[in-house]
Amino acid sequence: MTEKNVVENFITHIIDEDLANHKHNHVVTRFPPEPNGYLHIGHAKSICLNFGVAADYQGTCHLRFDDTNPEKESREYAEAIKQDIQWFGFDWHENQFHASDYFDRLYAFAEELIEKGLAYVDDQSPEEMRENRGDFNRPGTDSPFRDRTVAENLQLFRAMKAGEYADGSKVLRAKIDMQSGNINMRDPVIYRIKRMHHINTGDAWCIYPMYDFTHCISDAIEGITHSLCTLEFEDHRPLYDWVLEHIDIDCHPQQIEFSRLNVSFTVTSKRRLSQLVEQGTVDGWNDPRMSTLSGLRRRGYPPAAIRSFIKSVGVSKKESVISMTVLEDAIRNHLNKTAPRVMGVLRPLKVVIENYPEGQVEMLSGANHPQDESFGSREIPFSRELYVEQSDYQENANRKFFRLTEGREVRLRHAYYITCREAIKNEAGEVVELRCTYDPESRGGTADGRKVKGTIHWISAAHAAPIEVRLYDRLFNHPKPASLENFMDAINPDSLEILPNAMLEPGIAGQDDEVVYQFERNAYFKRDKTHETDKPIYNQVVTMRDSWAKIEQESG
RNA sequence: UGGGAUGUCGCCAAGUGGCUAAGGCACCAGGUUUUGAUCCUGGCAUUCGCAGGUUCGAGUCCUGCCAUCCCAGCCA
Repeated sequence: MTEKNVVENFITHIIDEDLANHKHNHVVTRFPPEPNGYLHIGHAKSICLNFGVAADYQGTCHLRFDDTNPEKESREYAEAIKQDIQWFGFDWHENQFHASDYFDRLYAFAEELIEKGLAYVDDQSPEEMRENRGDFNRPGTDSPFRDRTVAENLQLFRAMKAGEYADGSKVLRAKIDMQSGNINMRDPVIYRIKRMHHINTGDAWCIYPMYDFTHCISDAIEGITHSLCTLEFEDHRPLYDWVLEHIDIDCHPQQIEFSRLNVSFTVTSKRRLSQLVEQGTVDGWNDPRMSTLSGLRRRGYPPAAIRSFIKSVGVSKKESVISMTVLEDAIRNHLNKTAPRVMGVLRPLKVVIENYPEGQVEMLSGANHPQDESFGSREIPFSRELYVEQSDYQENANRKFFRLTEGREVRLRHAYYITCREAIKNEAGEVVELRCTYDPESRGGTADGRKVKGTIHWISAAHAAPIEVRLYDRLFNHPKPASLENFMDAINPDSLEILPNAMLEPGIAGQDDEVVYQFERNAYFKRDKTHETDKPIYNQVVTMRDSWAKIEQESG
């Protein structure tokens, strides 16, 4: 019994019932992106749900591009979407479709509605239509063209298709109910004239079907059993059902709505995301601070960790904002088990071991994972001159500071005990070097009887590999940036910090670019090859939990 | 003075009339530890938006109210 992709929720309950009642004997879902933008963490939920549910029930999940508006769509987006889905860990196999694959059938269904007297060509201008649609408190009024004959409508619609009318001069509308409380039912437009090159059908069409007409029919054509979408389409369900009830098709999928995923301190609307890119606030759609899948990928978030995050937040109809800490917890949880440990110094401070022989180098063994021997171990060079982290020295340290200060002994990870003897300052009064002594009996990090509270990381100066490290913090300093008048006001000016002089122990940089490493006591990092530089660049994936930060804060 | 939906711990979320209202995140208190990491232990809703009602028994059923969200594209 393999583990489920999706935890039980109200949708799986519906599916369970449908299967038990023999309404269906299999499950077919679909993920229907419009190729007009990049996928983001919100889409990840839909992907996990649709593909996950299908997998859990031994069903299939189609990838269907909802490409009914050539004005906004491009092949580049479609390709990027496919790449993101694959990276994310899902496979549509041979089931890749386009709504545009069905343009001929969609057109035929439209004629069928006309023939049944259930659709008509309307010559009103967009302004007139808006006026006659009414509003929440005012019912709509019938179009003066509503009662055209079937023959006339058919002739007009065919002429529309033939390109005899100007863009926007006519539309085809479903004849439903201009009095309906549900505005979607007030004779919705189902076809519009738009002379535009389509990514799939080229210039074959000058009329394109609208979402509400296309989506339900596409679902039915593909034999979708459960059509899962987000809450804002709840009002469209009556129209979804109306279309399928009034055309000759033997499949009627059930539309089920769930709430979309929101993560605190992030933004996911296409409009806002592109504003960040266009204004140069970020490095591009795949900036490691972006909530796009390509951003998360470049940041180093493992797909499996994101999937586990999605799984942990569940599926419901309640609008919610999930705390970013839940996402980070999922990332850490995954990385703690999978990331090899290495030592990297972000802000180097030179240390000289006065009683260590000059010119001597010895190799010390360090385990690659403290809890998992299968990771093996590596040899780390040790010598007289080292680098440690600047923050591991404090001039006036209190008792709770278990690291370097004059006279205090600490353990160098995997190496020796050293005692800080003196701090050397430059003219500006900054500490630039520590003079220490070591205990030759403490090789490997243990010495008889003596306990040392602190263990710090280090790198042999002569062997250190120079790297650039990029530290990331949340892009916004407001939990719900989208709720603000101007979300750009909430931009965190310190979301990126570049550390140009970081050091990494030898043998790591450039060895394997796809591995996420834990720089012990610092954070998780992954190589970023997006930009060529003289030094390898490492992106901080996620920090480790830091209870010291709390202690430090409390003790002032 | 329209239609649709949602309200269970700071954030998610189980619960489908009957033992003491799951679990995760966050938070708090301890323990282990050659990462102040991990791991482990304990704590954390007398109460389920509010008010009535039905019932031997209600978060679960009924009524009313309140709050929040979505809808007036020839976008999806």
